[in-house]
Amino acid sequence: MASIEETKTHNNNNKRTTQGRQKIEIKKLEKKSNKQVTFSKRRSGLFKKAAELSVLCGSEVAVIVFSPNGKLFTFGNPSVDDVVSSYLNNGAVAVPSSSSGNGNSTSNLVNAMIELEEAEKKKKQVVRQATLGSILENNNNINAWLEKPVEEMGYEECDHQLTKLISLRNKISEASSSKDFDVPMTKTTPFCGLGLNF
Amino acid sequence: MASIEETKTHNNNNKRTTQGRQKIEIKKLEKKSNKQVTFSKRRSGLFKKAAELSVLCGSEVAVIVFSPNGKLFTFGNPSVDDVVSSYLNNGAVAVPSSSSGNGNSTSNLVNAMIELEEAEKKKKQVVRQATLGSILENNNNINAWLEKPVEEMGYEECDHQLTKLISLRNKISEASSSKDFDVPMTKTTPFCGLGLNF
DNA sequence: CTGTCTATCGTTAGCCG
DNA sequence: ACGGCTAACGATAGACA
Repeated sequence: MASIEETKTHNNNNKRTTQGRQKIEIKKLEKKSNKQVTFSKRRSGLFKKAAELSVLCGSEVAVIVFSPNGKLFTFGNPSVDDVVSSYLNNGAVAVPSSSSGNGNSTSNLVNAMIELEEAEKKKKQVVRQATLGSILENNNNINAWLEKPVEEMGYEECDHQLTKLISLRNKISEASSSKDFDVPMTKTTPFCGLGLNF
Repeated sequence: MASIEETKTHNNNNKRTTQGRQKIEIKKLEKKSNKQVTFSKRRSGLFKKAAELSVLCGSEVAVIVFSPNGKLFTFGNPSVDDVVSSYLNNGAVAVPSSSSGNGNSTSNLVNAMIELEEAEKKKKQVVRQATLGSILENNNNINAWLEKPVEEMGYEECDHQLTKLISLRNKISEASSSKDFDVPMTKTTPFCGLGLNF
């Protein structure tokens, strides 16, 4: 440590001190080291922005990022799984509920609009369900979990496996609520290690 | 830059100068109108940041946001469902694969570390699976989809339903790939309507 | 990889139309 | 609600440790 008075960066001879932030083009970074550093910084920035949004507006936010090396990073408020669950359930229509009054009391136009709206919801629901089914089907963990393809199960074994799953879920729910993958938002600890304190 | 007053907005007699951006505290906004505007602006900013990150670093990114009014907004590259699927499958251990060489060639310490690593992976996997199971179980759409509780199905009906699900999934996959919920990233169209062009 | 520093760039709070 | 504006604020590229 030499003279601390020099608030400027070490201007050894006469050369450039930090030229500050430079404008960059938004295109794939080629230099690997640079890409890694940029990823780290911008991921932090993104998570901070997400945290601020969720706090300011009291809205649920989840961010899922895979690094260039394939490592998983997440941010979620209240938790990634909660938000993802809400996302997967979005557009849900609990019961057909096609009852209710006939179309007399309202105009055909209004009814048409309502039907259109519900059709779109239904479409969303179907796509969501298909996605969920795809996830389920493509996840060979489920097969391992069930220890046997569903096709080979009769009623009793199916029932047995389901009971096992439910009890497993209940057992795990505590561990799950300990948020191994998400940093919980508290008022007493730094938020996500990003220097945000609430 | 000498004449300050000239570059400003009309401010001579009337005090008209917008005081520009003010510092705000990151806490829940109370004013409802203000909250809505802030949500809109910051959501756009967040999505733009996410897009930039995914382009610069070539990494998969998904952002899921629910507005204060409960409306769903998403951003995803390549798509929200792809990233969510990867997220749900993360930590997967396809096969026990406990074969390969015996533990002789490596030290006990290394073996212990490997075992620890695999145990942690396994834990992650179990939590993920439990989460997925919870989603599945809590989603009454699945029940409606299956038209009958799994417990009441024998092998044949189970098989029939599964076949139905698979064919439905295949049918829907095209519609799903049309990205009804995500704005696709192309080089010819404005990105997410955020003024980003690649 | 994580943090620090600085000059500069990009975002946005508050207002208005 | 939506878009435009401006100045202040916050994020960050590049270099270094």
